[in-house]
Amino acid sequence: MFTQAEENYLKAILKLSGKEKKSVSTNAIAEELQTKASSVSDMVKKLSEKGLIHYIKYQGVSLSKEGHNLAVHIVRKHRLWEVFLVDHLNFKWDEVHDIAEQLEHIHSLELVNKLDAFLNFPSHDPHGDPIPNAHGEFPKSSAIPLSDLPLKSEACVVGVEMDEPNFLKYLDKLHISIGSSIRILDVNEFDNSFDIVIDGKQGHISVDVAKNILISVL
Amino acid sequence: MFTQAEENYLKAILKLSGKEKKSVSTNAIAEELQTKASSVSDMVKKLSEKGLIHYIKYQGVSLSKEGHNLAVHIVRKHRLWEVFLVDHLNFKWDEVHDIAEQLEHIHSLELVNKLDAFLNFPSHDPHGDPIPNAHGEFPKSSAIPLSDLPLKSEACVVGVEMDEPNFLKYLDKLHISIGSSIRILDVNEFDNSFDIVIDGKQGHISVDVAKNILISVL
DNA sequence: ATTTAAATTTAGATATGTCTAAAAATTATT
DNA sequence: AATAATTTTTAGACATATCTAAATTTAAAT
Repeated sequence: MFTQAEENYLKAILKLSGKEKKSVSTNAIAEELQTKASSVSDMVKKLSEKGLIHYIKYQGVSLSKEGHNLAVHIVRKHRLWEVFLVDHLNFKWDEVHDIAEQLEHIHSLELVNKLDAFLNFPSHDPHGDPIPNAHGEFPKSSAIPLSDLPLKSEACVVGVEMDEPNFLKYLDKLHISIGSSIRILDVNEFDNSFDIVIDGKQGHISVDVAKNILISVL
Repeated sequence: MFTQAEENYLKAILKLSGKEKKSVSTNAIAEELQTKASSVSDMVKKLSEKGLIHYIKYQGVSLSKEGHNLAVHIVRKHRLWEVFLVDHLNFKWDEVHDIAEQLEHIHSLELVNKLDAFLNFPSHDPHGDPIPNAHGEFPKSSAIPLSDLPLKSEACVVGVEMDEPNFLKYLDKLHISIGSSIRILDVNEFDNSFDIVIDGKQGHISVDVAKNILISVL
């Protein structure tokens, strides 16, 4: 069994190493977990001794097979709980992150799988993030950032890249939610901002917002 | 915010002090939490400094108002989660204790209250234990141990005093569950065992079992 | 290729929660 | 009431996870 701290490190390393599974620096982990590089240095040594990560001093870390599986399992739990909180307990999508951060550390394989079944094996969480199945496989997706959508093309909002409550609440205010139809009318050279149409209504957003909205071209 | 260890101590003290709110000894807490008296001694000092318990050296401890409220809240969470696990995730009543022990430490008042609403404000958990409401009030009950039921009186099983999986599975085997109708045919002087009728079928149980079954006289 | 700057690791400290062994206080026994 | 037995507390140690400050290694810049 692993501690919450260990699990949080694994999750952070998974997130930072990305699809390319690139090696992750001590500083990057420290930044992600809002802690000090020295603390990270201590912890990666422990995780390495436990065989959860590969670690060469001064060279950064990467997840081992076992560490990767564990990290994916924690992500699975986090996202399943988010579905439960939004779909069954009527939380809003900007309210669930902190609670799911706690729930993801509950240890019971049976619980996760029964929860998954109860929720009808959802493929995505309330923010559109893919939920790995019991075998750790992610549903594949063709999502791209809204900022990469060609002008005039019709697309559908399928997720967000960020789950900060302030960002999510801002999207609510703009009436942008998962499932919204979206189109880019124009890109303004001056500040790279976008004139858009959401569900038929016109709007305006910054690049930073556009980069964090994931869409699927129709 | 309190640590899981602190919360577990408060819960143990609540359980041991009983309705009469009697003072609890260091040794009793150590026994309940399967730890050493010296560890308890250390911890009660901390809980006392935080104002959660009243503590006079060598005299045992009792919960303060705040400590009592917190302990009741943890019991509330534990029992609500048990209802969720049994009623919605199809766990059996002997499987939920350890998972609820983890879930009870999730911190979010909103979560507890939304869960309560989702479950339709249940008054009792799957073992028949009363669930305090959002104000910390327990539903009152007239439950007594089966061992105190007068001969021949018709009664209804409303709960159990113990949630060890082995005990619960034994009750399953005897076809004794919450809601079963029950009657004592005879008490055997030799070993104080009971001849009983459960839902019309005859059976035989030891005193220890009878003491741990709670019934309500019809 | 040195020097400078940045990133990383180590050394030593702190807080939590636990333990063993020994000391102190309380309770029970004769 | 004095002694024995039990309970409880203290002292000192250990493991986890964190921190600051200093030392070391790597990367960047002149």
